[in-house]
Amino acid sequence: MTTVGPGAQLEALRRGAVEVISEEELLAKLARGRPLRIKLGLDPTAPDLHIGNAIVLQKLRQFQDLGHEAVLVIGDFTGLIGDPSGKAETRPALSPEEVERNARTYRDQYSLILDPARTRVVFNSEWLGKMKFYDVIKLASRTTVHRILERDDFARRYADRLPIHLHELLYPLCQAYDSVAISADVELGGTDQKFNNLMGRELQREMGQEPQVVLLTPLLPGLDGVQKMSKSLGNAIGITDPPNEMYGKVMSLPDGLMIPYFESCTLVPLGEIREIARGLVAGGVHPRDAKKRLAREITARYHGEAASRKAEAEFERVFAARERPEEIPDVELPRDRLKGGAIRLVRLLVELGLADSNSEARRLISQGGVSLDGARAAQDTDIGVRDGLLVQVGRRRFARVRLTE
RNA sequence: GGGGAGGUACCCAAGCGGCCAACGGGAGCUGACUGUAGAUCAGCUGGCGGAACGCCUUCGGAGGUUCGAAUCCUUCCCUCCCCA
Repeated sequence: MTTVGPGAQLEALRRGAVEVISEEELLAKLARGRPLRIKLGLDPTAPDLHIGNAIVLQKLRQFQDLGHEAVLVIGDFTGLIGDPSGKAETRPALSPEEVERNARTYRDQYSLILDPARTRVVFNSEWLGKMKFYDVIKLASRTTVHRILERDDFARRYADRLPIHLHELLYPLCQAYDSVAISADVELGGTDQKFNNLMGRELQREMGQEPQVVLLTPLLPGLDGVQKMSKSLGNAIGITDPPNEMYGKVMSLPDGLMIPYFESCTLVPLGEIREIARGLVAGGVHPRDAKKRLAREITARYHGEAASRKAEAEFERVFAARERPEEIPDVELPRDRLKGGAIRLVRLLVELGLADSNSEARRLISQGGVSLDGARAAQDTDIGVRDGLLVQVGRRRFARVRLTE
């Protein structure tokens, strides 16, 4: 156990937290001096972490470093009935092999941030899957429809007369029961999890356990600046994204997101961030430079200083100076696709995977988006292909043709 | 159980017998410009096609009426509202 006193622990833990319910309770738990069990519920469909997920994981890591125990609850059972975002569908149950395989994936992914030695991974099908219908009814009797409908998501859909399936109402209860099942002392989550996590508190109290403390971390807006970061919305920066991509994605952020990103995704001291913010407002700091710093910081955090510098140089070359990237992927093209050493440009683009269909390839050409060896292609004609031909689509998609037999 | 309103392309949403591959917005793509993949402006955004107002496949599913349907009819599936 750590030597850090409860007061200091609390101080450290609440930094970056949007809300702690409640600090007094957390302090009391910490003061007992035994390791606490920290719960984090995870969606089984997103084993691919992005830097938004990372925020709450960093918080969990912090708990671990203070000597506490992390329990990742994979919602494989709740995942079966779809999560109540409105559009989710029910999914077929995972086989034991799939569960095992996923468990490994989770461990691999999460150990990028967490301390594997202090992390336990459990699946909620373990207990939810064993419940009899009678148990479900008893569980459901612990709350009321009105209570559940308070959840803003349900409330909104109810008001808008959008469908709400009965089983969706059970969803928060299932998650709440997870807390009971593992006797959580603290549950972490994004602010969107507030309702569910509070439900956990209530259910624990109802079932004779000491209520968990709920600690909420901010939700990171995605690249679009509107919706929260999510892989399925395609607005995410994955923590395993290659350096160049990571750097570039950060550079494409709306300017207004720079400060929130600095705060949530970097280790830059708060004072310094405030200075940058002031500079941006006053005009002393160029937004481009602030964003470059941000891109550098984030890339360095996941790939190291060297890779970050390199990504920056590459970015400048390709986008600022409009030069070719340092590394251009080779794409194989079987020689038999050529006729007399030539091929229709449209077909070439499709063959190389630079266009999804012939129509799209034609569009790209007519819009002036295609270059061969640096020269813009004006129209779709037969072009002679030699090994090493450089094909470019748009500003950032390059391919080097490798002829194969 | 009774009555009413709906299901349109990645999302939202027009269309309600031919001019519809289907208005508009969002998202995406390309170009210009630039501070970057940001902002702004412009064009494009089903597929096939050696440049077409040519052909093929789309408007919940399956049939039908018609020279011709996303638009009309039948039936099935799904959602919402009101009443019971």
